[in-house]
Amino acid sequence: MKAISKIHLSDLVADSIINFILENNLKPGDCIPTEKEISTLLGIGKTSVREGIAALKAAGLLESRQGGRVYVMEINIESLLRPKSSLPLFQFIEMSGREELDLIVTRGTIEVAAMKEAAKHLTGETTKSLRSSCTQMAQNLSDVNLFIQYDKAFHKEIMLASGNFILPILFELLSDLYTKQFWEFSRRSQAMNRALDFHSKVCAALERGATNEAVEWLERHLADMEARLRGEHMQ
Amino acid sequence: MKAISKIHLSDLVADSIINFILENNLKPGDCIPTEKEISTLLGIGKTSVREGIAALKAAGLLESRQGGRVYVMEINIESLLRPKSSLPLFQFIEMSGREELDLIVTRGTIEVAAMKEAAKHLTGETTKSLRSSCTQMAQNLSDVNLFIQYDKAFHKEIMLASGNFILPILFELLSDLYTKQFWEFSRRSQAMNRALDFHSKVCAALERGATNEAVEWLERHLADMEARLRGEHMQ
DNA sequence: CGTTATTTGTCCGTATGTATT
DNA sequence: AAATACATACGGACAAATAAC
Repeated sequence: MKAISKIHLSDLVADSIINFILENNLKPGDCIPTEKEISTLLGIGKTSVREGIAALKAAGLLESRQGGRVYVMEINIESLLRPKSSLPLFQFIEMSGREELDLIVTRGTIEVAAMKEAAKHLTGETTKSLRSSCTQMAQNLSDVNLFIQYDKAFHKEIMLASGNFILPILFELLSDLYTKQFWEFSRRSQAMNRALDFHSKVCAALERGATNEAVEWLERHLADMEARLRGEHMQ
Repeated sequence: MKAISKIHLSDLVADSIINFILENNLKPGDCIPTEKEISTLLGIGKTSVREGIAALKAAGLLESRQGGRVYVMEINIESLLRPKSSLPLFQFIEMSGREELDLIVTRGTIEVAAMKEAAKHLTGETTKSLRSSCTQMAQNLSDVNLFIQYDKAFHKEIMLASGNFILPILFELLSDLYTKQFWEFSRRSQAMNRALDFHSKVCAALERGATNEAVEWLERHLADMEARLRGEHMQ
């Protein structure tokens, strides 16, 4: 008989502040009452107030400047979706074979859609940027970390070139998982060389203006990783 | 001349705890040292320790019980992607016409991919569950909140039926935005009736075993919303 | 089963530094 | 230049819940 989850004062503070902002129609740039005011108003200690404010700062709704006040920030889709922690928690994750497959399949779906959209309004700068990342990958075949970094830049560029503002956000959300996955993938024989080859094909196609072909090579790149994962998974 | 970002003691605490867990190979369920032990061990005050722990609790790596200890929790992909605060922040969001379009386009990409996958291994239970949601929608045309709730259940069911464990997570991530968007969309003339019609068509097709047709109707449903948004956007 | 010790949760006072007003 | 307000940090006191005996 204790289904009631303990209510923390800091949560009440966070709710109160949200309600205060809504009721008083505060806009981004406005500031909320001082710590002491909130503390006396709600009749609780300043520690709890600070913790409640900290939660809202972590969520992106508030921002405080030392010596200044606590200001209301604009909440946009990116700040809503993006995890603020930046803690390296992905190292605690262990993906099953099935999860690895689902991840690469989902990645393929999203990324191919982005590439098709990007192909419709491709600029020379995007092509150049992609080629640059590709060159860097070729020069860093011996440094897996750097290789992955430029690989990530390559794929991020495609997501940005789609013109859809949500796709890069999803890519960033999943990118730590991609990195972890590719890191393990890179141990396989010739995995990096194969990846590099596909990237080069995409670049070459774009430079010839053959956008459809570029989409195909990207599809093959991700399908290739999927197939190799599936092969191991089946064994 | 102050590019150096200030180092917070609480960040050091968080890093130290992460390292402690990795070095001592702590597993979910194990507990970390007490506040006092960490405090004396690192030679810093209790406040900083508590803040560092609070950050890791917010991220989902730790959990604490009053009177008990601070325990290590399991980090899986879902908790990594969705540590999010559970605060109702979406009510602060105002989407531009362009953002609404990008959102529905992205949703279409993901959801149609899920539907195609789901169609490959569809069960009678899924079909029944979808029909049930559809019936509930029809009975709640006058209650927008309930209508949206069952609409969400319908689409969630499709994501789950895909068998891909990542797609429902992405759907949940974006679902507050979908809800907000559909809420505004519901004001349009006949918007809810149109949506209901498409859902019925999907169900009917599935009940006839015509999975390809079901995929088509889902595509048309999302494309219809996109087209109507695009129409307003152009005006 | 009850008592006690331990640990976290909450509250509060204090102090120093920093940036704004 | 001074006052204000927040950031950071320390630590004591008590309450509440758990764990150990």
